[in-house]
This record gives sequence, structure tokens and C-alpha cells, in this order.
Amino acid sequence: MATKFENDADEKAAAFLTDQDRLVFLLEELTRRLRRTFDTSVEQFGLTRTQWRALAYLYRTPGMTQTELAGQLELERASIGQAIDRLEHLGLVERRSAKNDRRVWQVHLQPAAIDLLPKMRVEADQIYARLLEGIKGEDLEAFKSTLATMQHNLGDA
Amino acid sequence: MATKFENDADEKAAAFLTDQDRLVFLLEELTRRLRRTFDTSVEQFGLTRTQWRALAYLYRTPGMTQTELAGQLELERASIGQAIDRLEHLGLVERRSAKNDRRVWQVHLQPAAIDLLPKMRVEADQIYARLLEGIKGEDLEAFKSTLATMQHNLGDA
DNA sequence: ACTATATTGTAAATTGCCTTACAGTAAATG
DNA sequence: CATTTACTGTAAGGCAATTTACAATATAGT
Repeated sequence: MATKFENDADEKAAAFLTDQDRLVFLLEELTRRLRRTFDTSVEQFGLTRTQWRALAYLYRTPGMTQTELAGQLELERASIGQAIDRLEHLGLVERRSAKNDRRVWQVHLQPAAIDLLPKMRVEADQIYARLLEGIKGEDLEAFKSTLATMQHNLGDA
Repeated sequence: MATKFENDADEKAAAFLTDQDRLVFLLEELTRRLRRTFDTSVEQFGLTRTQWRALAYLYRTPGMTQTELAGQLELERASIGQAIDRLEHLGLVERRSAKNDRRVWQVHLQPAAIDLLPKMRVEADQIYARLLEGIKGEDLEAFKSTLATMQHNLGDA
């Protein structure tokens, strides 16, 4: 056989991917590993990935509406409604109706979620320590800057 | 009211997040936007995200086993089996039994998938052009390097 | 005001992925 | 060899997220 490939299709395929594809794959794989690592860490608290991600965004921005959460978490509005249902039953969040718009719920953390916070803080910091090991401060700043540019470039045009 | 927050829980929550949290959120949001942009682009080909991701990995590495694909795509082996079922029925991939291990299927692209390839190439390149606009070559190289370090750091310890 | 259009969240049915358990095969151990 | 242990893929049932359709409310256009 003339090549290491078994047929034409395989040969064309292997030549197909570019450096840019590989960059995107690498990004995907890194965030996948991050999500998995966090999943393992929050299992002990009885939270699913969607639940802790929702809490994390609510830690950052209290009072988000369900539609805003859906956009941030890459879920549909209907799915977020269900997730908030569960978090509400767990006593971790509370829906409050907005004053100026009676269609929307603003989602706020409950004290029980705040109690969970320091424990999640410890887990997260341990993960970050691993993630950033051996990376110089200036390199990390440059990384963030490039990342921000990429995100801006992809803004909803 | 003394602060802009409505209660103590909100105030504590807003102070909770660190720069490192924000870095991870930014990473998640970028890859989310990337996935959504690709999703929109491949809708015309009738492929779901899982299907085109599987094809992309098979473009890179023909003959991957289902277990290998599961690891790369962050899916379970059972799920990959179903996805490959669908891709096989679409005539895009083919299962071949491995010579040395009768337990495994090696998954290979079919000519139909190769026909799809140039069209996906065009879509992907357009997205990359947007993504990388205004980023200098050396900055991109540094970015990749830091990314690789992070991925290595998070390797399955 | 009145109407048309858009937005927010919900309900029901569907789809996709996961979990668990298992059969078939391979590799390791005695 | 024989037996045990590990690995690969499949089947069945359950759960989470989506799709579609809708009610309630808000906004824009006339």
C-alpha cells in the first residue's frame, strides 16, 4: 500500500484540519475538562452542573431574569424555568416578580445558597491552583486580553 | 437603603467572584458562542452539534473507536453508539471491525462525508476570520501556548 | 385609544444523553 | 491452560433539555 491510509477518504480527511480547527478543539477540550473537574467537586453538595452554573451566575449578577440566565448558560428559557424550579424547591434561590414588568421573574439567592458559597470557594480555588500552575502573571494577562478580543469579535453580529 | 443591594444575600454574592472565576466564565462564554455559531452554520447540512463534532474528530483521526470518540466528545460510550448509528444511517460513516480486537468498531468516514467537507471548510474559515480579527500572530501563538499549558495542568490527575 | 408585534415564562410532547446492567472478547494471573 | 479481571459496545429505562404552542404582558405604530 502506497500510504498509511486504508482508502482515499481517510487520506483526504486527515489532511483536512487546520491549525485553527485545532485551536478550537483545544478550547473545547479545556472547558470540557474544567466542567468535568467542577462536576466532580460539586457532587458532594448534591448539585448538577446546570444547577451550580446557574448559582455561579447568580452569585455574579443577583436578580437576573430567566431569559438572561438562559442566554448565559446556553439553555432555552423553558429549561431554565425547570432548573429554577428545582433550585427553588431546594431553597437555594427565590423568584421575585419585577416591579416594572409583571411578565418577568428576577431570581435571587437565598441564605442557604450563601452558606454553600465558602465550600464551593475552596473547591474552585483548588482547581484554579492546578489550572494556572507554571503560568506567569504577564502571560495570564495577555491570555485574558486575547480571550476578550475573541469574545468581542464573535459578539452577536 | 444604604447599598444598591436589596438584602444581605445579594451583597455577599456580588462580592464573591474572583478574577479567576471571571476567566473561567469568559472561557465558557467564548466556547458557547463558538458552538452556537457553528450550530447555525451546519443547520443547512442537517447535522446536529454532536454529529458534526464527531465528524470533525473523525476528519482528524480516522478509525477512532467509539470509546475514544466518547472521551474526546465528552459523551458516554452508549451515547456515542447512538450517534454513530445515526451517522451510519445517513451514510456519512462506516463501522469496520478491528483486525486485532473483535470487541471494537473502528469508525471511518464515507465518501458522502468527504463531499460535505469542503462546504464545512468554507463555513469554518468564515467563522475563524471573524474570531481572530485584529489578533497579532505572536499573540495568538502565546495564547495557544498558555492554553496548552492549562490543558496539560488539568490532565486526568 | 386601538391594533399589531414582540417579549417573558409555562405546559406538553419529543429527543438525546446518561445510568445501570449485561454479553462478548481480551488480557492478566495463577 | 484455566480462571479472573478489564475493556468495548449494546439494550432498557430514566432524566434533562428541547421544540412547539400558548397565555400574559409590554411596546410600537397608527
